[in-house]
Amino acid sequence: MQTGTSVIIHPSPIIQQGIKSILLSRNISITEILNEIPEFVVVSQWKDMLILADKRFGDELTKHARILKKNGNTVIGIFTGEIIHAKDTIFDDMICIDDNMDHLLSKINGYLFRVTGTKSDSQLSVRETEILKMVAQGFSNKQIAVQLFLSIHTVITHRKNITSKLGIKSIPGLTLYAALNNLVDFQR
Amino acid sequence: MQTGTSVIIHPSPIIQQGIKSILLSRNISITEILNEIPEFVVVSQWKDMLILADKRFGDELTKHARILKKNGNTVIGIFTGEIIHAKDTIFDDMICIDDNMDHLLSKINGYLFRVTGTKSDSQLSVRETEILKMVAQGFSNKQIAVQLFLSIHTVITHRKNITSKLGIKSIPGLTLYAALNNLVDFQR
DNA sequence: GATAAAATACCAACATATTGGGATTGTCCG
DNA sequence: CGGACAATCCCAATATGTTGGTATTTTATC
Repeated sequence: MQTGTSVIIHPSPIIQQGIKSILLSRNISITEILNEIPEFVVVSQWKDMLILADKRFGDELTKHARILKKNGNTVIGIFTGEIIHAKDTIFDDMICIDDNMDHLLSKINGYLFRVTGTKSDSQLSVRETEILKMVAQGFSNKQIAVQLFLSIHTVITHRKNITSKLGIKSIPGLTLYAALNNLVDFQR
Repeated sequence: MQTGTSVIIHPSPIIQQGIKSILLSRNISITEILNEIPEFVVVSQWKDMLILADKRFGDELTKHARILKKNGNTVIGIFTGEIIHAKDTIFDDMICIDDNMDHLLSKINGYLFRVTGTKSDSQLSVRETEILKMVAQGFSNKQIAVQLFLSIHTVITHRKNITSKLGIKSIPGLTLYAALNNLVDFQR
């Protein structure tokens, strides 16, 4: 399920939460959310991570450049406000607050491509995802079968595979998983 | 349970998600998330709302100043970057990206103070809320009964009342309702 | 062409949820 | 006092989900 892990370093709680939510929607887990650059001991433990840090920490981060590179991390700088692209060699890439979703996701996918070698996809098949979506929308197995022109047995089989793949047994659990992964509309 | 409703108007998905998450943590539901100021018809329907809008929409918002005031809305401007506090009369208050959580919450609490006197609280009783929470966490009626030292019949009765009060019949629907209303932990 | 995975379908037994009743006890408030 | 409501409990019938099997066909990949 997990395709990558990340660390967010930014003093603003709005940015922290905003980035967190976008990463989770792409199935990237968040290891730490920090307000500042931590000590070397902590930094040196990050491996193959996506590190999103406030651009203003550029200098401080540069001190850890060697270990970050060595451990295969991807470091992305976050701009707020003025778009002055100073050449910080520490950042592999940059995102700006005003970037639209497509732009943000393309940067994130760049990271995923580096870590996984493939596009970020869940372990669920297309059909399974389709059925999970409908489960989270409250449809019964019978209703799903009718709507997808399947036998109810097939739906049940798919659901068995979904629960065993995800390790989530309850319907509420599947629902929250679907909501977290943007399979169902969560707004209102 | 609901203490307030809000609208977020900002082009940046990071800001959108960040503010959303902070509002939900304060039990304020989000009616709409918009990239731009919508048409008058839409704006005129907002009542007793917390409206968080990009400061750059100040001028456009001013056009709707009369109806917004009349309907008892609270309008908060969002600064990104440069802290140039131009005097936009439309904004009742301002928040800045770099504000810490305490600062943000104090602004939000200001709004809550204004509305909670007029708003009616949740239609669910304490016991019903407690049970809804457990349903959304995936507990069966039997498990809930054991944990709360109740008969399973009582749990079923409560659930009947919950579904009839909320008008939500499916477990996934109840789960999403609970997640939206911060009864269950939604992030990870 | 063999192998793996996905998608499809079925059965039986058991577990849980839903629905539509009915009923008692307390508390708060007009 | 009486009404409204919250909280508790019970039953029976039906619907739906879960579990643990087996099995065929198609599609993709090496």
